[in-house]
Amino acid sequence: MTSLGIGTLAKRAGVRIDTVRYYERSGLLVPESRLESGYRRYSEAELTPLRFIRRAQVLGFSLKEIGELLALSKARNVARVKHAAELKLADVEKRIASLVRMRDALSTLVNTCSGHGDPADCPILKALGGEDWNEH
Amino acid sequence: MTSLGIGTLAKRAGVRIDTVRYYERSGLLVPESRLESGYRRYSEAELTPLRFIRRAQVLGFSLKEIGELLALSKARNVARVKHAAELKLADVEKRIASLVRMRDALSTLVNTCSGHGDPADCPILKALGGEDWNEH
DNA sequence: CTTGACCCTGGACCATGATCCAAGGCGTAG
DNA sequence: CTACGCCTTGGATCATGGTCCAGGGTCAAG
Repeated sequence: MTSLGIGTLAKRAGVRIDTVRYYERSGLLVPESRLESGYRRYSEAELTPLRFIRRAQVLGFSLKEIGELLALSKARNVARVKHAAELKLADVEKRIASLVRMRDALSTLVNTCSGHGDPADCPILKALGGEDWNEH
Repeated sequence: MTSLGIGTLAKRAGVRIDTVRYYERSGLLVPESRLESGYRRYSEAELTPLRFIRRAQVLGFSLKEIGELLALSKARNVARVKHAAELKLADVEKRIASLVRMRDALSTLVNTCSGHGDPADCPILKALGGEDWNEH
C-alpha cells in the first residue's frame, strides 16, 4: 500500500506543507501514522478529506464548520450533514440579497452621474455624503 | 451647532467607542476638532460617514475599500468618483457571481440529498469528498 | 560518506477587524 | 471639593487562516 509524505500529499492536493500541518494543528487532518523519525505518513485516502477542506472552503464554510462536517462525515450522520448544508445555503442567499441591493444602489448612482460638472450635482457624492441612504 | 462626544457619536451609530477610535487610526473617520483636553468633537454630520462604514461593511466591503470610497467623496472629483463607483460596481458583480455559483452548488447538493440512508449515497459527502468536482 | 532534498518542532509574524486594559486626565452634579 | 463617569493614549489580546523561520534530524542517490 502506497503511503505519502506530507510534501507529496500537499502537492497532490494543491496546498502548502505548512497548510497541511496547520490543518492538523486545527484537528482537521491527522496523519494515518508516523515513522520512527516522526515523519508523517498519509494514505492515498487522506487526499479526500484534504480536498474536502478546500472545496468546502470554496463553498463558504469556515475551518471550524469544516471540522464539524468532517466529524459528521465520520459519524456517518447524513441528516446533520444536510442540515449544515441548508444553513450554509440560507447564509449564502442572505449575502447575495445584500450584495444585490448594493449593486442596484451603485448601478443607479453610476447611471445617473454625468461624470462631469458641479460636484454638488453628482448623485454619487450626494449619496455617499447625504442622509438619504436606503437603510438596510 | 451641536457637537458630539465620541461616546454619543458611537451610541447613535450603534458602534463601540473603541471601534470609532479604531476607524480613526485606520484613517476613516477624523473628528471635526478636539478640545484643549484632547477630547474628540464630532459634528452631527459625522454620523453619516460612520453609518456609511457600517452599511458598506455589511455589504462585504473591507475597511480599506471603504476608506477609498470615503476619500473619493472628499476629493469631490466627479469623474474619478464615477470611475471608482464603476470599479466597485464591477467588483460587486463579481462577488455576486461567485456567491451565486456557491449557492447553486449548495442548492443542488441539498436538493439531491435525501437526508437519510447510507452516507455513501449522500451527494453532499460524495461531492465534497469526490474526485469529480469542477475545479474553479 | 557526503550531499541535497525533505522533514521535524516550536514559535514568530502577517493582515483584518476589532476589543479590552492600564494609568491617568477631564467635567459636572451634588 | 469630591465622586463618578467619560475621555485620553499606547499597547496587549483575540480569532481566522495561514506563512515563514531557525536549528536540527532523516533519507536516498551517487
